Amino acid sequence: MSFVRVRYAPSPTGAPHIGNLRTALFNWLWARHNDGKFILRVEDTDQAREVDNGLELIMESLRFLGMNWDEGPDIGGAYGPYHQSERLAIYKKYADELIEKGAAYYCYCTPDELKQMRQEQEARGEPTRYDRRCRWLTPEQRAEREAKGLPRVVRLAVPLEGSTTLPDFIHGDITIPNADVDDQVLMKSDGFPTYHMAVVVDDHLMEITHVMRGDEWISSFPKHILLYNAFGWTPPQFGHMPVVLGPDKKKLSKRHGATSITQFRDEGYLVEALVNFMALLGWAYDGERELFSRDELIQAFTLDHIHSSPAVFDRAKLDWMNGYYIRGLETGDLAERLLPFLTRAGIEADLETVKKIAPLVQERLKRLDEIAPLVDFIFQQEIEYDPKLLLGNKMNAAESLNALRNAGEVLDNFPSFDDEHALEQELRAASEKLGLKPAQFFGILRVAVTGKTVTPPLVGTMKVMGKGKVMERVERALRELEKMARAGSVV
RNA sequence: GCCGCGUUCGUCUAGUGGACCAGGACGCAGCCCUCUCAAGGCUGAGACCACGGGUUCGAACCCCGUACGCGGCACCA
Repeated sequence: MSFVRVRYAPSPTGAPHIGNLRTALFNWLWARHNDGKFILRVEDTDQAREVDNGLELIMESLRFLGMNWDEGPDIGGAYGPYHQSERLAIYKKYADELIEKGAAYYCYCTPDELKQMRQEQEARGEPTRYDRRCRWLTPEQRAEREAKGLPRVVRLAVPLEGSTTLPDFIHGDITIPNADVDDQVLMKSDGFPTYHMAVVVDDHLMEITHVMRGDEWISSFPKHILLYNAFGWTPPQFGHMPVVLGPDKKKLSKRHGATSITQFRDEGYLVEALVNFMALLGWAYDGERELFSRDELIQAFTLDHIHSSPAVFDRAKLDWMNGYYIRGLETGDLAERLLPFLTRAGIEADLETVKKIAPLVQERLKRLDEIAPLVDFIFQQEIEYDPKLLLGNKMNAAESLNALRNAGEVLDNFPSFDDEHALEQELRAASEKLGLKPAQFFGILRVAVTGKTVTPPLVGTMKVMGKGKVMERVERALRELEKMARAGSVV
């Protein structure tokens, strides 16, 4: 089996979103599946669009998702440097080679001229393309321009006839007439390469075997293949992956809310879920199985199951999957992951307590950030609630009061709440004796103790809270009910 | 405008000429379980495979056209 070298080559223009990282993930999975290398390369050839901490944001995202790279700008490697901005001399050398071969030429057209040319083409309803006026310059004309020291760019001399077929393992072969391909700028006048020049040179020099990138590149794909041809190089295998769409079927963007992976992390999504979910965005195993651990993904991932059609990002399914992974966590692990979310919500919780709470909430959470509203009452000194909630289902104040008194007595008879099981038995017995449904009886006690109608299992929760705090709250609820009962009897 | 890519339940998808009156998952509805909420179990609704023509004994799968969606058309990546 031949060695696999793949790369993720972002430009540092901001935090990568799910779409970008999905592309990175597929490359990473393919590298790991084949025991190959995953390379991080920075495409920083456009100084204008660059963001200060762009690279840092990218590396943070990759690290969070557990996609480690074998070569990259921070760790180096045998094929460096990994910043394109540090490879300028290399691109220059290869551009010169192309010029010598006659596969590229210097163009002296100014941006204004080009703009005007395009406007005229548009007015005539023609496709907008460079008209190649500099391609046909005589040696004398060329020398004249050089003597003037005019700024120049290097353009690819695209064959005038014939066609180019683009091998793509996702879409299948695509064939394009060369007449439709523009004489692409390879080197800008500032000495920087364009993306097209840089990717081809770097992918070749770095011995990249497979290029998986976004669909938006397919229209410039011919230029890349033509470049490989011009150099006489064998191109790597290409696969253009479909874009990821938002719920409105538009390309995923800031408008769709959390787009950077770190935002998902802050909302309480687990890496495990995120990785699994992203893998399914444009890839499927067999249509049946969709839950995969990282190792299982590496094992199962193959190129032939990547799709060619775009996928809509479905938040509901991510939530479900996240819940699935939360349920699968060790409770100690869950507690540790939960703690920061409690702290951030202003709740002073300690790990020990959270460890006791974890099993109670584990199967109720879809996201870690749901923890605070679920258990805040445990940590609060005073709880606020509408006393009317203390009324049991289909019960009046007097009946509810009586039920809670009974519950209070049962509770008070226990020196501590450590024996959860016994506590529950006694409470049930009391409920039955009163002829109440457990739902009614526990419902009243629930509101008394927690101030909420929806909580984790009550008895287990009371055990965590401890007798003192529970009894205080029961006392207070009793007073509320007494008040209501008196008012009721007067009326 | 030109060039290209795409089109199977609301969503993600299985499917590569007969095993498909199209299977799974999320979501949705109902039931069971149940101290609330979840989780879990079961059941159900939901796709004339974008549309129209071919090819074939036979098409979701092959060919052609149309519609719609998306992408590109930069000295951006």
